[in-house]
Amino acid sequence: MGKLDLDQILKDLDATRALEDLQDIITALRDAFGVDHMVYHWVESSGDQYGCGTYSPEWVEIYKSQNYLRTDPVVQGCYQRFHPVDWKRLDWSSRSARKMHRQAMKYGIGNQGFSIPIRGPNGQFALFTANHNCDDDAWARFTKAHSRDLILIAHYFHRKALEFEPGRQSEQSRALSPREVDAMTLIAMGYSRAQIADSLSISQNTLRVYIESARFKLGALNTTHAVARALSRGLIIV
Amino acid sequence: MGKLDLDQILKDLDATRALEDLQDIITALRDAFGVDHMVYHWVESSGDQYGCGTYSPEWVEIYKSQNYLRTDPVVQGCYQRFHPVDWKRLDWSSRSARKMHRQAMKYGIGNQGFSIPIRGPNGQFALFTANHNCDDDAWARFTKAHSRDLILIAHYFHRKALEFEPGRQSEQSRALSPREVDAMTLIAMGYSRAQIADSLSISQNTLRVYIESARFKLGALNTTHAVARALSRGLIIV
DNA sequence: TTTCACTTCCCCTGAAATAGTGAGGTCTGA
DNA sequence: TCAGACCTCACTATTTCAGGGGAAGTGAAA
Repeated sequence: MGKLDLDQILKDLDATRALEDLQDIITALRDAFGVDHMVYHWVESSGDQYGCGTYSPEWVEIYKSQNYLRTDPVVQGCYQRFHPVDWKRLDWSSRSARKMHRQAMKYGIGNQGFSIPIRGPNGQFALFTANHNCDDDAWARFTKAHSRDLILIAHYFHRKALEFEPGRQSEQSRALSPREVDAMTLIAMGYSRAQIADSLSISQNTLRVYIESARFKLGALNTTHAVARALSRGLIIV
Repeated sequence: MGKLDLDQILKDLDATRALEDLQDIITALRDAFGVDHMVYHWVESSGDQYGCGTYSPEWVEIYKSQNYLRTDPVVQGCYQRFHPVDWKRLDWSSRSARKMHRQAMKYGIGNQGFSIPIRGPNGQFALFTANHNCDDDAWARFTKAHSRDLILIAHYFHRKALEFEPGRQSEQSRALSPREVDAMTLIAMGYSRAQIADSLSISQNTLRVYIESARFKLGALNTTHAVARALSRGLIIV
């Protein structure tokens, strides 16, 4: 493992001007950190994904086609946590998780992993992962030595991905009005229309108008969809 | 400005064992960075807020009582951005924003600010801000020199605040079965029961059983509530 | 082997959500 | 000052959902 120059890495990232270049950057990062794999993976609503990294194309294809995103303990675990996660600390006990893990090993994925959850506006969620094949002690030393660098790199990496994805940003919807936020929040908390109207001291008719205008603003097909969108875009917090 | 020891700062943060100690830490951070103010501010859904920092208690009181949270360009701006924000880049044109700014100056808030948005699971949103009174050049030098350190410190600071927040972590529920995940995901995507039943190739009756068992597992009051819980617990991704 | 979770299906009724339209008022920014 | 966004309420009609039952086959785990 060569000497790491964090400044240079972040400077290179900053200077990147095209989405395609991120693939070269991440390959260089893998080499700089001396690990088997390094992957950036942006998980988007509606199953859309952007990723780049050094996993073999075959494995990426399988991951997608098997819809492993839904059961991957790394994704699940990082989605619920704030700080980086060592794969060992995740729950691999479910059948589907073990099956995926076995299959991954066949495609050259190492037994050790360290993933950094990244969150942006409107519920953006991405993962930055270092993967390697080594024993626990060596991996503990690696993560201890580099977790801070990796957090920063993940941060800058996502910033760049954000920059290159104009379409994603445009998905942001108009902000909800205060009353709409109230209504959607209470719906998400499980209250019935009657309870909410009562609690907001408005009629159920009025309440319905808020819900419908929120649904319209969010481009949602129905109320539940609107709640889901408002939640994942961070417009309401339950 | 004394020599900054990032390692020591993060180690101290890591070693913190009580919420109250964060106030001392942030005061020490202000001194270490040699700025006028440093503030951490966790914005919660129901208007609940936790904050600590070196702003004068009077200003904090006014900020809360005037409900400036809703109009503060710093909050608004950071909520829509991913990378740290220099206050100069924000839109201070609205009357309420200028009024707030004038008032803030009277309470010792400096003209320069640098705020880092922090996001956690469940739409958590917090701000970490450095504030100072100086000219633009000096501030540009400061942010250039310290933005990376501040990002990391903000990250570790929020992690600690998270740790001390009792409500969140304790909410754990049984995992959903694959079929339940399918059903809940499709509901969250806005499809109707008929479409979902069709798409999963099951009867609507069967679909309903999945929804109800998911609702039961999540301890939800109704379907929308169940979707909201599944989303905020990261059990489904839409 | 037996229990347990998961999957699949069926009946029913009353409650809730959706859709369309109209019509006042306030408040704020250009 | 004036348009536009927001908040408030009303009417009626149709469609969909929720919640209450019950039943039965599979596969895995204890």
